[in-house]
Amino acid sequence: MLDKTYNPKDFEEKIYENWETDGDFKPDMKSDKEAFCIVLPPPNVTGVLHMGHALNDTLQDILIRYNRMLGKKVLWQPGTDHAGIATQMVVERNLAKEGISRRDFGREKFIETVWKWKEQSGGTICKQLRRLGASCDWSRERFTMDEGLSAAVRKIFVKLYKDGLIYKAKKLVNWDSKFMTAVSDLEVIQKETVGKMYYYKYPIAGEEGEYIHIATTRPETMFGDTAVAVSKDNEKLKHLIGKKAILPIINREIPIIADEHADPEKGTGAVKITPAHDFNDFEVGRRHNLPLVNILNPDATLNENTPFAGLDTQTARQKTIEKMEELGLMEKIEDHPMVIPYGDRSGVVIEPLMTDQWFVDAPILAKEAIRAVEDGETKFVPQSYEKTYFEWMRNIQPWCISRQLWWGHQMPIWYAEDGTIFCEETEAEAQAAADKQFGRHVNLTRETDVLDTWFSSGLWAFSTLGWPDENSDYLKTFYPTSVLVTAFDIIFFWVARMMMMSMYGMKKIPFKTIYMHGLVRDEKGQKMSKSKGNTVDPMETIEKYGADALRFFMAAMETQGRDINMNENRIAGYRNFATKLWNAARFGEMNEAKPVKNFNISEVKLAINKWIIAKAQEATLEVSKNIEAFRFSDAANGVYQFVWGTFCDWYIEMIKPILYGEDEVAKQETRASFAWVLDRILVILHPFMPFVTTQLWDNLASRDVKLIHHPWPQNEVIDNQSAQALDMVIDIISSIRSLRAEMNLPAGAKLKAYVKDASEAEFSHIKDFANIICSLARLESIEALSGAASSDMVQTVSGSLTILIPLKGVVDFAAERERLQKELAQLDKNLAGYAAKLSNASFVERAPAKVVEEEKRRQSEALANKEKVESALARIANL
RNA sequence: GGGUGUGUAGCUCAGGUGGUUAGAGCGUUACGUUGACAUCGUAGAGGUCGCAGGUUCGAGUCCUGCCACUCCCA
Repeated sequence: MLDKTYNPKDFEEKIYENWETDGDFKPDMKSDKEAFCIVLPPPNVTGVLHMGHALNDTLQDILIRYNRMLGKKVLWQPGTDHAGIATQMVVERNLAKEGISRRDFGREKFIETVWKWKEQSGGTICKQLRRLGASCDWSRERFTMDEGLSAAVRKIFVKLYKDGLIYKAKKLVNWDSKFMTAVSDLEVIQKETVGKMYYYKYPIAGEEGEYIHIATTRPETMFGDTAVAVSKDNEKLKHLIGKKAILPIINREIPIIADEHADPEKGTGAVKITPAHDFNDFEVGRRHNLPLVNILNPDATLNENTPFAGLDTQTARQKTIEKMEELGLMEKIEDHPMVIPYGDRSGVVIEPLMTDQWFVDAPILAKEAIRAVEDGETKFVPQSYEKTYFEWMRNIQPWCISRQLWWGHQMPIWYAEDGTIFCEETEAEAQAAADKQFGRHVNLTRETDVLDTWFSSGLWAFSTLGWPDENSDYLKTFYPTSVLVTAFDIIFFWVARMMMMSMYGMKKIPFKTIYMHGLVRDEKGQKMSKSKGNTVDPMETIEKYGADALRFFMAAMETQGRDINMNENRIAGYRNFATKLWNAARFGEMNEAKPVKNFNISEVKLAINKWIIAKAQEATLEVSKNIEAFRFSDAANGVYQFVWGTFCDWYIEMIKPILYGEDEVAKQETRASFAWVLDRILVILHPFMPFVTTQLWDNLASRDVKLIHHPWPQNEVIDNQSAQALDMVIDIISSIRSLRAEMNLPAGAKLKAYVKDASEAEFSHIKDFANIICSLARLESIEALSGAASSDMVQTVSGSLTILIPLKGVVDFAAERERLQKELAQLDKNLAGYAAKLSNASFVERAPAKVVEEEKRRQSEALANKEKVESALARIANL
């Protein structure tokens, strides 16, 4: 027997353990069925599950479970990302609590500490994914720094290097002074701030009392100035071009040059040029062959090229201003809106800095990645994201992949004493290559930089499947993967890079479809963040409402391309939905509705049972179509509607007279049909609510097959012949209920109903379903009207037939007149609409015949109803 | 500044190719709790679909402009 109440905590975890120990998530590699594969976007090992994951992983699990039930060979490949900066940061923070810095430890010991930490605290998120019900094949769990994936990284790196697609260059890069590493453009967040614009002047060399006026937001960088630029079209200033300005304080002469970078309309029209500390100035410097003067240390303090060595930029700025004021060269300071770059992890200001770094030639790699999408080999859903993808890919810049961190893939680069570079997969190979080239044994030192985290996750689609082992069964079976499900915020970080790396490494697309979903926001539509304190912990939600409720919420809210706002009421509503299903199952149990082995639906006789079976099959078809089209909300709402609105509200209510009646044959058939439909519900609801469906499946009967592997019904022939009769019955019941409510008839009052204007067939249906109608509409009887309607009858119209109920003494006829008047007004309004359309010659001519026909049909139906209402009004006019 | 979305009931949201009286959940009102469901049932109220034009026999849906907000890239 089922428990009286639905309590997900009692069984969710047990069910998951059972799936996992039985190996239910593993693909049957011996099967010759079609393959279906999703690679899990690897969460950070440092991570804990947030609502974004809950959405992402629910959608994937729905696709995975659906396809598994379709009988395909299904793999959901899980794993975690080492998340270079993020993880190093967490471990460093822990060490800092004990007063230790990573430098105290040294590289090796620090990395050891990180690994130890990873073993202990990492992988929390994988446990949480299990709690959500994610049916990943955990036996294949990968980590971006495990042996196989590291081999993949080395192999691709060497290949790229030897193809000339990875190179080392001294360039201006985004420098994070907290972590003392370069970061890529994507890891820089531009924030609008109100800063200051400082106006000061530089003396002109050899011309006493002559100055050039400068406006800058960063006065302290003046020590790195190597020119002042003026536009050649600047009438007021062009006479200064070719002269020299003197940098005050340090008294260095710098040229005044002509360059269009200096907009005559902005600031003073003259721009100081600091090529080593500004991306625009760097370009100007290149055009004019200007020297580069670096004024910063790696920790963003000023260096010996300035008078303020050792001071941070803010302090140095104040000192510079003071000094300029002393010299009488400071003119004014104004508020100035500006955009300042910050590190996405560190939160400190990012400084452009000249350093030696390693780059991937992204523009070359992008070509194939663009073509694959242009040619439709990989499709984005929703398609509009292709635009975003193309926009980015066509303007892509070289990708800085070196990081001056310790935690990550150390680059497979070795230097000989003279700096010659050797790039090989192993040290031994590098040594051999070096010895050969030099003709003697040379000492090699390895590059200390590690790779950007996204380099290894860029290989995820094939490295996790066994590459570089080209003979891996999994690689051969599952690559290219079927779908990638991810949020749009990592389209550049990850999706674009996987496309590039896969097209380069595998010469094939990584996935056929990329499904992009939105962000999960808080109740008010604000982005969730720890600093705002508006995050909702999925684990708490699961604790409170069950994993199924949270999953169903995510599915039901997922409409293509839109963000989802958290809504606790709604989650509670889906928990109630599970309760509803639970109780429906209990109802079946109490009425001995047990699944009948080899139950043949084509032998069902009763219309009511035929009807619900057909509806269940229609619902199945709808769910299938919607899942295949990635219309998650339509799929979820379709099942919801069927279970609650059709099965519980109508079918269960309608079969009660049968189940409580005397007809044993009808009872048996109804019990079996009920059980069949409930089983069907468990099947089609399983991808969305795997726990409650499994719990019911296992407890209602002994089964030949586990629900997780139950075949998904396909190609069914749906017998719809009973639909019309039942639709009519439902319509009659609704009309009578409406009438009762509107006329405030006491619920207990048992009424007699009479039907007129019905066809032969309709009368016969009404006779067949009389006990159901009476029970649900709370009537004493329903039969055909003989003779004329008596004047105390109120009427309601249902479809083409009229239902009359004598209410002598029960009812307030003034209220009834009012009700009928209201109905009449609505009919008149509709009739006016139909008439307007049908009298419009161009509508009749141009609209499709079907539409015109339909309009005429509606008109005549409304006219007939109007007559009925009018006659009813006339009948009770004097009461 | 460039690009991209969004604006529909009190709230949160659905409304693939234009075609009934624009739907759901929550909330709300009235009635009920009848042998699955103190997590239930029945019925109702509630919307000039952001604004203004246009295309069309017909526009929430397509086009143009405007307003407001979101996000991405500078």
